[in-house]
Amino acid sequence: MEIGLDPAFTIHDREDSADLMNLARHELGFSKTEGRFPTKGTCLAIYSRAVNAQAPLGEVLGSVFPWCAGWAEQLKALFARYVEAKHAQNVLDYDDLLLYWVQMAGEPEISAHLGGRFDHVLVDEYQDTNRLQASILTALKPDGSGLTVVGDDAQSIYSFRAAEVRNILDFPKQFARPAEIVMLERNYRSTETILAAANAVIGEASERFTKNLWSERKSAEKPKLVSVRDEAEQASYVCQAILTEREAGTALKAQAVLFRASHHSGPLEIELTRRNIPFVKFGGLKFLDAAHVKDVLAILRFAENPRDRVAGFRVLQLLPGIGPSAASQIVDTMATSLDEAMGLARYRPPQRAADDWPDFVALFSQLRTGSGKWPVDLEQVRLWYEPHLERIHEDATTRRADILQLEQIASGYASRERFLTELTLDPPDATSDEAGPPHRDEDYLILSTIHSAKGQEWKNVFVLNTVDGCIPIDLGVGSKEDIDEERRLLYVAMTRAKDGLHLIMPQRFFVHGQAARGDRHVYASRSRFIPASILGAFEQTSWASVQAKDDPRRQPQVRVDLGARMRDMWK
DNA sequence: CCGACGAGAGTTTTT
DNA sequence: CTCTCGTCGG
Repeated sequence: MEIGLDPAFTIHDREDSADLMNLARHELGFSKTEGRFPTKGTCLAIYSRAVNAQAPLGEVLGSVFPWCAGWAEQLKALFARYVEAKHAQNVLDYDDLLLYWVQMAGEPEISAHLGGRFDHVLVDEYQDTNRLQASILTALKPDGSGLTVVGDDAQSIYSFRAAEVRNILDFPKQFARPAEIVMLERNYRSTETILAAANAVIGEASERFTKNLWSERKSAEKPKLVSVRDEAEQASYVCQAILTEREAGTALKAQAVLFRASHHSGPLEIELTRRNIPFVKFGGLKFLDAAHVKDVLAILRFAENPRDRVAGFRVLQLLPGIGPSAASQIVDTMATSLDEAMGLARYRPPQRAADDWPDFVALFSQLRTGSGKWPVDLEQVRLWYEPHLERIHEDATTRRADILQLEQIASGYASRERFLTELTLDPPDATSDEAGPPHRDEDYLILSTIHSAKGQEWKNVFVLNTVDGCIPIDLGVGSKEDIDEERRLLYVAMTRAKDGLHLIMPQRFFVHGQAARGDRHVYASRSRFIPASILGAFEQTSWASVQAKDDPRRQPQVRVDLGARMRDMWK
């Protein structure tokens, strides 16, 4: 099947895409505009949103990125440049994987062929799909026969990724022969008391949901609402409760700590490390996002696809004496020569880079012509990279360990091409405090963002920072829709618990960074999603570690809007 | 042109 | 704090 795509294409992950966007941004001179132009990340988010929602730029800017609305013209030019660059460099980004699929499915012959290959198609978590994905589905199965979607409108938490709850709500009547609806209201996971509390939270939403869960699992214990003095106390509360549970026979793995934003677990991670409690964290920064890991992967990707400017640009600047301008010159030279390795060999590097140049050229051509024994490639890259690693980074030792671990992972793949593809499409989504992933038989605690906890369950669940400004996050309270999504987020977090649920509320937050004037800390109040009217569903307690010098009850009972304080910091 | 250094600004969540 | 941009000395 011919779709005009060179099979040697490589895939850009989010950061690579942002880097490419940044190159285009500089080329068009937008980094030197009078007013501040949106950052590469914001530009990419806008682009991605427009693509996934299949909405015109103006609409996206107006509704989601109003503070960038003044840049519509420039953004349009930027995106055109970006798309062109991807094509010229033979790379696809995440959105393209869907976009190409949609385009393919738009051809009747192809979609008939694709759809015909499957008797049944089932989509899980359908409430989190966007318009692009929905159109793929209908192209595969136009009349809906053989099509099943599963989802929960109360768990829709990906609208920032252009997910459309309407996809699942409108699904039944989308076909001439309407879909049959099966309600799954019995919950086999959580106790009655946990469900009652979760239902109470979601019951406060401005929009009615299609169902109410029930359970036959009796329990005498209500979920706990725990007041603690600050985040440090929160960390010791969690540690203490988890260890007590483990003494009672609940493995660490059966317990999870959930939070809204990745950095919320910072103080807890420190405390866990101090107490030698092993943990694995899901969500947030990944192993693959570390600069040194990206360097190594970029070298491999550059060898795989020398037209990939982002990879080349990054790799070349590893050499001392080569900066942005030399790097782009070299990539240009390579692009115009028939054989890339030859092009590279002919280039005369600037004087300051002369010492390191031959080794690099040798490495590259070896990777290109590749006697191709995988994962030997990666070992060669590592040997070349190590001296540079030490020059660039202070903590070279720990970083070298990461590269070795990458080599371990690499040995599990059949080829360089498979390795690169699988790693960007399905990255290992956990980071751990140890150098390597814990052994399978080892016990460890789960730390996870609420988003990454989707679809999972644990015996005990702890939710950090159940206070206004964190849940809902202060950035997410713009519109009523935003707030409702934050509410669903809390609902998702609570319904992960089977037997035990602890919502923790630190009263005091230390303001990090910005040593500027103002309070060193701010006071927080209980999340607005747990108003007084539903407090009956919870057992309220307060807790202080023995080490605490002052009694938390003697703390001033001031209540201030944390979110407002945070916003004021930027004024 | 490269790289070091300093000042100033700043939207969480992910396939 | 972290990222980005601007300046200045090789």
